[in-house]
Amino acid sequence: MSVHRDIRSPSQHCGDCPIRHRAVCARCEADELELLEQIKYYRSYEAGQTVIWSGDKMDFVASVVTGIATLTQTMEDGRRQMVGLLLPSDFVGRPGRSSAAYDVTATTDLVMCCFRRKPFEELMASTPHIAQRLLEMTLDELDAAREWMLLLGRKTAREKIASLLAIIARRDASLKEPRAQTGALTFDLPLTREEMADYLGLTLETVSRQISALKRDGIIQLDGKRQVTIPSIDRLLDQTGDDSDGGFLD
Amino acid sequence: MSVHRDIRSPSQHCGDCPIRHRAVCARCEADELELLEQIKYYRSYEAGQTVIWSGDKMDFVASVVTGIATLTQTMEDGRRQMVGLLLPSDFVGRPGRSSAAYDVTATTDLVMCCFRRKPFEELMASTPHIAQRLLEMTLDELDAAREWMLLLGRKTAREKIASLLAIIARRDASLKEPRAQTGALTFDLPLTREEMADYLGLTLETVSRQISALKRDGIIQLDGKRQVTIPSIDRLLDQTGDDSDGGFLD
DNA sequence: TCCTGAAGTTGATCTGCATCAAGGCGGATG
DNA sequence: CATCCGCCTTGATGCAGATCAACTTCAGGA
Repeated sequence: MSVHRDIRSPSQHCGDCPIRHRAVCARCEADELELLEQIKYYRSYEAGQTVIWSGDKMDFVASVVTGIATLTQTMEDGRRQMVGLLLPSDFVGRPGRSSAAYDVTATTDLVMCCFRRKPFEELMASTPHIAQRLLEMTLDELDAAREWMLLLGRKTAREKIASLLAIIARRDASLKEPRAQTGALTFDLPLTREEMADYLGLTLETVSRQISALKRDGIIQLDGKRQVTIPSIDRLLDQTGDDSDGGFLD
Repeated sequence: MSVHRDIRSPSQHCGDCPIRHRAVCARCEADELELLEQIKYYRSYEAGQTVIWSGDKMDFVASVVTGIATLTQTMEDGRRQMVGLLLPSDFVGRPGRSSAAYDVTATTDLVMCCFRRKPFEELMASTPHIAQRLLEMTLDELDAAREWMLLLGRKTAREKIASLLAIIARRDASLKEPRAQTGALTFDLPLTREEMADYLGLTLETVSRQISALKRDGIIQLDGKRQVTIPSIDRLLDQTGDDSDGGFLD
């Protein structure tokens, strides 16, 4: 089992916890919120820590509060494929299954809002729109996974990198600037070159080369290794191979 | 819109329809079943017909009764990636979304049990375990999609082919022979070489070559182009790159 | 201050799969 | 029966990305 510390903090109420808004109780009544309050607790992890190993017993479900975590699968000989990126408000774990299917790792410092599985399942049984909300989120994840399948199966290295940068940029834009972005966009890469490679089905050398190429071609600018500026989002999207009408900020 | 014919047949009751068992109403009360009966109808398609195009309005959700359908995504320049294979009892469509995200194509003759979306959503709102059942199924699909991401991102062509054959063999075995398989296993490939290629992120030539290679190495036998015999399932699984303890018949 | 190690870059070379091309096979159709 | 066409196989060649290797950058620690 991974090391972690619990920070059950009654003072830190669900107002800080995105599960309220996205995962569970968008339409909850006050007494249902109360039930959620009673079974929830927080866990925090340091960057690089493993939250849970594939196959471990997982007696909770959780929602990311702050930080970034990854889901990865590993083959016996060490080949790794990232199968999901967990951002604040994303949900981990599945009701009805007690063991984890993937390695979950904190790539940055991470705080999660956890619910013990048993009481959560009971709450779900008695509160219909929790299951509906989870269904909606899971369908979104399934769509994202299928888009990723297209990327992994059919896109070139350059298209893969451009797609990843576009995804990170889109998320970052919607977090920081609710209004439409017109000019340049600057953000920090939350992943190492190797993590990007594991996400994209490439090697870290190819990732590095393609980033250099995009920089050489003026599609992106780099400040240090991690800080990226995108002068024109349209020019970046042209490199992704996706339909032009991609709905960048919808 | 694709051509189809409706076969609203009051005589053909839900007993023939896998949605009863897997998708919707495993624990339904009689009156809920009655509601489902009222809003359901059947559609059938011929092999090769497109059920729905990506972006089309989709005013129903459905469950496959017999036959096989595929979900594919296509890039502007024609690169294609299959993102799902729909077998009997699998579910298509998502409550809360009115347009299709993928092309759905019948690869064999196909019968689907459809429910108009609006009444289905109303039923879902009033019947909690329908949402729970759908959630469970969607989580299974998500797991399958993530396993496929590992295949697409990290497996070699030979491993991809072996994995696909293993998946088809497993499904076929569980349909035909509930008891454990000990000896050889024979089945027909439901996909053309090109469809396999689109599923695996390869070209049809590579698919053909790798199948020939597996045959040459005695992992499989071929009778004609489509009929496959697997003398030893373990020897096939050795070629997939997956953990040995894969739980072939669980 | 230097040392150390993790992260990243870049070059040279190799190779697995794509691409291009030429048939083969089997079933439908006149 | 011949012909045609979709599906498949096999060979020759090319290239994108993997692999192997050397070097740079930078942050942290003694």
